Amino acid sequence: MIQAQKGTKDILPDESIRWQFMEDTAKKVFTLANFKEIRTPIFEATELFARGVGDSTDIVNKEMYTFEKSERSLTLRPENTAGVVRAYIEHGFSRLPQPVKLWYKGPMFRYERPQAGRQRQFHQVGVEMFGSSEPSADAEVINLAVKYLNELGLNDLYVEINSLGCPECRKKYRDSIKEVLKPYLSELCEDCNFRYEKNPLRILDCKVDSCKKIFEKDDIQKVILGDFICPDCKEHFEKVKEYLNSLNIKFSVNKLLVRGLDYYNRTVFEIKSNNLGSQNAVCGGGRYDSLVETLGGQPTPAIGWAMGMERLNSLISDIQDSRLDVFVVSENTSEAFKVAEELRSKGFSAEFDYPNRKFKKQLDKAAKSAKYALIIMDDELKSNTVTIKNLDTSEQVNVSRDDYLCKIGNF
RNA sequence: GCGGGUGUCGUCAAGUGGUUAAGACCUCGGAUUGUGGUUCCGAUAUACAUGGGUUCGAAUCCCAUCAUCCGCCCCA
Repeated sequence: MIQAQKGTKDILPDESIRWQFMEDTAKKVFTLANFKEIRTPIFEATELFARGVGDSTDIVNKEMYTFEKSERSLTLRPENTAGVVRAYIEHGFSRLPQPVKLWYKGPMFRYERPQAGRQRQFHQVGVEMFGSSEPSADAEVINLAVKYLNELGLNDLYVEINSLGCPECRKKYRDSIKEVLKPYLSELCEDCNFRYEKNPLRILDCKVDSCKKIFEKDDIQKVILGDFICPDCKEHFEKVKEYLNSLNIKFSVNKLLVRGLDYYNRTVFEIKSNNLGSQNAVCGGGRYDSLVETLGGQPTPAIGWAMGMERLNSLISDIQDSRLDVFVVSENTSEAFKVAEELRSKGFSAEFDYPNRKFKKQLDKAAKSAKYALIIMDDELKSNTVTIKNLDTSEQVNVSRDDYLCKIGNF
């Protein structure tokens, strides 16, 4: 028996309703803010991710699905920002009126150990905005994430933001962190020692108790809470916060929020939930002002985010009534077929009993699958009427064959 | 890559060494040739993850493998 591969899943009909809801809502919310959909390929040149995502990241180092074909190294996309940037450059979008505002959805691939909220093939929906370095652009993009989540009916979430500053201020901050932690290195856990070399900023959100305790020391706290970002970056960050406040978006500043991808600068943010297990971030993003240039384009400021749709899906409560509108109950198959088609042409979902079983079986099936039963048996056929039965209330009415379509909507 | 839990019909789930492996749901049929979801009866299924081992005898004990779930790392 061949099974779906580890870390992959079938989205079955019952669940696909929720996926359609997520996708429809995305399209609606983003279109209102004049973001346009872009669809880029599932695989790209490996080099795009190596350069774009950053070769110090785990994603590039150990999680990519890479394969060779005709002497080219190709990789299944582990995220979509690099691909969208590639398309922006390739199609000369810098000559379009700026900013260029794009959104996407689709599968991503990372070779990781699956666990709650993490799969090897997973789906992201995201937005990217190119060509504006204004703080209002940051706020717009964050606002869009919050709007989308609200539209999905998710309120039990919190927004965290931080500013990493520009490369210069970040380096300063990094160096001071390294300096103050140096004496404690032998007391910190193995992972922290590894991070010390690779990504010192990440040390601070270590979950090991003994490490946390060390971070509470005064000299370390002073560095953590200290202000290392330059005046320009600081002003930018202050304005972003002002806009968010005036939009009534609740957020908290988390100085330990760092994000793992190499390309971020200035504003970074995450939206988290307490109902997700240990993978609690549902949305992550930030500003990446140097990425377009890194990938060979003109210097172009940009900001964006991505959400994990599997994580969203696990938060969305059961929403809609997925039942069929009408089940046509009749022992005359061709009449049932005809009526079902009439209903469909008016926008009602409709079905009839293919095996043409007896009345009771058909009504039974109707009750299990539909909101209304439309009964057309011998009596109805003789009198040129139909009987509409509301399967929730058991009420039914007999109406003329000619105008049942008007009746069924408001019965 | 590292650590822990779990694998019995499509789903849930009894069974902890003894010969036909319960039950429920789902599906289908009948009781009931026009009123269901909440009656009664019945039918269907290559279900003990796989491969070894221990034993007179293994779903049950041991080992390995695989799958899955949860956590670490990292990320959405």
